[in-house]
Amino acid sequence: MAIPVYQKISDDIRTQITHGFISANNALPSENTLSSQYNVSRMTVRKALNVLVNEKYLYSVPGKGYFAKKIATDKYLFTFDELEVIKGKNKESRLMEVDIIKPNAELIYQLNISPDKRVVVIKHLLYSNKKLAAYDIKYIPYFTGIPIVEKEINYITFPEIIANRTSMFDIHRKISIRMDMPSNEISTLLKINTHDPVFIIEQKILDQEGSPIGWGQLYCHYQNCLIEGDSVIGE
Amino acid sequence: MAIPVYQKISDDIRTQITHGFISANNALPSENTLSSQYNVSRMTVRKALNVLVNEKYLYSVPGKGYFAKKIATDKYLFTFDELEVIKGKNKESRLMEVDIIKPNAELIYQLNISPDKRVVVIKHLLYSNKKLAAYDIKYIPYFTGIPIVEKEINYITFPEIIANRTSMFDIHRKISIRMDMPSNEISTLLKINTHDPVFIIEQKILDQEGSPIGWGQLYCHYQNCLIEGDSVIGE
DNA sequence: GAGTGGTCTAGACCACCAA
DNA sequence: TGGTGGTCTAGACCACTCG
Repeated sequence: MAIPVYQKISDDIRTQITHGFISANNALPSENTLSSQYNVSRMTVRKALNVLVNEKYLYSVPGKGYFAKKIATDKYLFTFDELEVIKGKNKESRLMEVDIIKPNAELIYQLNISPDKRVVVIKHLLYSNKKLAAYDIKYIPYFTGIPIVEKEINYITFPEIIANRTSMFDIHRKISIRMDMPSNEISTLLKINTHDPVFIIEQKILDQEGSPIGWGQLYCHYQNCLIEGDSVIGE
Repeated sequence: MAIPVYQKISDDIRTQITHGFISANNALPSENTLSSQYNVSRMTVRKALNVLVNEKYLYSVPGKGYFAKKIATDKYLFTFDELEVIKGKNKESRLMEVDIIKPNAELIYQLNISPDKRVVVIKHLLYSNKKLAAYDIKYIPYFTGIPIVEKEINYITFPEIIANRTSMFDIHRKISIRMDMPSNEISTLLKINTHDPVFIIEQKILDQEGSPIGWGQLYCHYQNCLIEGDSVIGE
């Protein structure tokens, strides 16, 4: 047989769930019952059930049994970085400015730092087909002793910039998408009208303890931005 | 011990990966080597490795070994439905109109149907704190014989509407977010200015074969919409 | 106390890969 | 050919749940 036994079993049970024969939060037969039904060892049944647990179709409760999950219909997976949100081909980023500044109230709040701490500002302009498309600004708390290397500031995405400060596995990123009219500064930079709306994609980078280690916004003229995602089976 | 052996092993290996001791695409010691090192059975090692495979830290190649994955830094999970994207509390949707229409060229293309087929149109107005916030329009191919039940048209989210036509597990949804100036129709409906931009959240529902079974847009005044997501460890 | 899932073992056979 | 991961078995002990 090409298809392993445990996969046949998990396919079978998955079908029963998707076709409604096992409804949400109802118990499945026990592992021992299933191993008799399918004439396989208990470990094989466990392997099959484990597949479905990983696929979020089932959850198990020790001492009770396995239950079908009510599926979430509102989960989407988006893949994007600073350059990906811009429409068009031949996208590139150009470093505009790097500076070390005293934080204002907003920065003190967002990065949760003391007012006497300094903050590194990295500004990029993003181009699509040689045309200006977006403006990106990032703030990172400045730690004396950790030099700002050229490698960091030339990168455009946050994980790359922060990579040599902490492990990429240890960070968490929160992202929000909204829309607004540009400030005078933004409209001047992007060479657009003050009543031309801009996409604002805001990112906050948190370390393992949930403390902010980066904050930034991408401003993009409304016609230059498109964001796409796909549904996934949820938690 | 409270912590099972396999979890200690997977924690150990995960730490080695996140701290860079095992770099991307490098092979791990074999299962047999690990079972000697940790003094456990091969099945326990496999359990530990399986955890990390499910967490996307590792992948395995039959006949070769286990390898650390290069992590993706650009994956985000978004949770939202038609009501969730609107800012504010006390959100509700009100059915505005249901109709069966002849499809125009756009609909024929988007739903991939023949021009003589009919299409069900469902229009909703969405309110936040009793104030009009968004306009939602959905198109579903009309199948004679399948009645449009009241249950369907009163729901606001696509999965709910389509639920009794097909299993929710069998559908896939593609979503795109963009921004534009409203048409006259949209600006009139939302009672906004024609030069006030709107968020457009477009959804396409596909069945298992990838054929469209639903298409819709949500139009939301730019100040009423906020979309948030969190990073996830990618594929 | 009987049944449940959670963990762990020791062994077996297979297909695949590389030298 | 020897090592790798992939599958599967039969049995064991545990903690948990529920009547």
